[in-house]
Amino acid sequence: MRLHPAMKSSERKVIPFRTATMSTQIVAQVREALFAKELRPGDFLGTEKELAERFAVSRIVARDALRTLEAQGVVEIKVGSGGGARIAQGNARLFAEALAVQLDLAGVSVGEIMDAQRAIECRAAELAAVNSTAEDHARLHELIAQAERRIDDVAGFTRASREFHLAVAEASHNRVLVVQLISLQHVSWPAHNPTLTPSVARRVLDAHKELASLIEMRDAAGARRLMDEHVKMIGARRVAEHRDKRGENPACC
Amino acid sequence: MRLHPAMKSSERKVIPFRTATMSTQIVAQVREALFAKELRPGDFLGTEKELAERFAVSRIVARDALRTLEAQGVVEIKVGSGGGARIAQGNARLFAEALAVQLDLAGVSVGEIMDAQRAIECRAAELAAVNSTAEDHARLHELIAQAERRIDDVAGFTRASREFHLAVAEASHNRVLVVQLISLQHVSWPAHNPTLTPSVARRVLDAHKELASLIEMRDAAGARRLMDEHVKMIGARRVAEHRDKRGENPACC
DNA sequence: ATTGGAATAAAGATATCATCTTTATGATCG
DNA sequence: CGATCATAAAGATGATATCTTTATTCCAAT
Repeated sequence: MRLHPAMKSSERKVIPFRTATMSTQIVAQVREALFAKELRPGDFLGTEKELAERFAVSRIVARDALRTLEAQGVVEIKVGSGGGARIAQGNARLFAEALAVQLDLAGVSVGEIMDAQRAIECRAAELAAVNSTAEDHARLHELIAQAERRIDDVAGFTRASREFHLAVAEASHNRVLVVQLISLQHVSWPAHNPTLTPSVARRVLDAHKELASLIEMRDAAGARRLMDEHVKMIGARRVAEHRDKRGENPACC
Repeated sequence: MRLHPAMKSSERKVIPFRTATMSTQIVAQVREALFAKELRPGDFLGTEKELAERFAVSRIVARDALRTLEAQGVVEIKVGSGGGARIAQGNARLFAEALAVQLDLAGVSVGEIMDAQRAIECRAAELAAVNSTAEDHARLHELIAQAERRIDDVAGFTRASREFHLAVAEASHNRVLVVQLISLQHVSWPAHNPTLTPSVARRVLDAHKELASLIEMRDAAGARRLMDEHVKMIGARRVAEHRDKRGENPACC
């Protein structure tokens, strides 16, 4: 497990990160077992003490590994009797946060985000026209009605509108698209929406209504085209908003 | 910061996870400072001991927080004199692993992954035709030549081929698309590629050559169309491969 | 059925040693 | 005298052991 003394400080070429610590090895083993289907969501992994004994390490090392696995969304940890670490169900929220952090650190521009979002949402609309069920249609109408009621409430309308887009993705019955959209929405949808006037809201609502109709009519090409225009319009507004306050955040411009 | 004693075990509706531990509070503070631009990549965060003193906790707690932040890709930790935790540059590799794990836990099918990949790669090809530089073109040609040399080496050809697809995404100069593609490749590209015969490899190579030409000629629509067919073909093969061994993994079928 | 207590397990703290990295010192050689 | 290489010291994480505290669950008794 330890490097040979003879090569302790010479001729190591590429050692990218900490890969030799015992906690990272435990993390890697658990993740590999996961991919190899030896572990499934809900499986009990053990308590800190049990893991420490199984891998012949101290409790702190097992704890380090569990912290990492928890942050990666691989395990969920419960305290108390009957507690311990279990393999988690997939958790898109954690993943969305991780993506938000990464995109922020990388300093990607609003334009890049909106471009990717356009690609995903267009495909989602296309697939929704093919795969959607009656329940999906009802959900879309429900969210449209909700947005209509809140047309003068900027925050409420924005939320209902965002959920409509997500519902379209869910109607595609492709979970990868759903997860990717959640992530990007997390970054791109501002909590405050300064340029949302009632007339803009009305136009957004009309687009959503038409989109829902096209999806119900199974017009994949039409749904795709409309979504493309719609997201392009949203993206243009976001970029403009961002350009107005570019002084606050010079890294993105 | 602690819950009121009166509501300790009743009428808690949605308390999703551990949110009250001191280490998670430290994590939240650091991440908020990051979003608020109080911290920037490269900034020194402190050593374990310094963090422990600053937040008035033990070294173990500071260590827990750093493990979590490290797993989320927020900080990088160096040992030795002058070491400690620094705010990381964005690290797509970490993020790709996180997505791969989440998708695996959610049990998404190969079809769903390939569908999303198609959306992303088509948009990437389209943008590459618009935004690519001479260096991007050289890189594409280099990878084509590399794949050509390894046409009888299944593993080598597969690797070069995967890197070609990634290079197309990089030529789009949209980092969101690059990151998303990396993530999906992480899940979808098998290390072993049983159905890759020399004749299939030749067809793949021809498609790559034509794609590179279209990108150089700035033919966005053509690049998109070709990439669409190409990924559709790859996806069909992946789904077929997976169907052949569906007995091993009933969860995905 | 509710309450109270025991058991369990994580959360947190402290002390200690090992190991790795950087830096600075110093010695040797040109 | 200067440059380079070996070495020692310092600083930081890696790891272990042991302890106390707190939160949760389970079970039994009322």
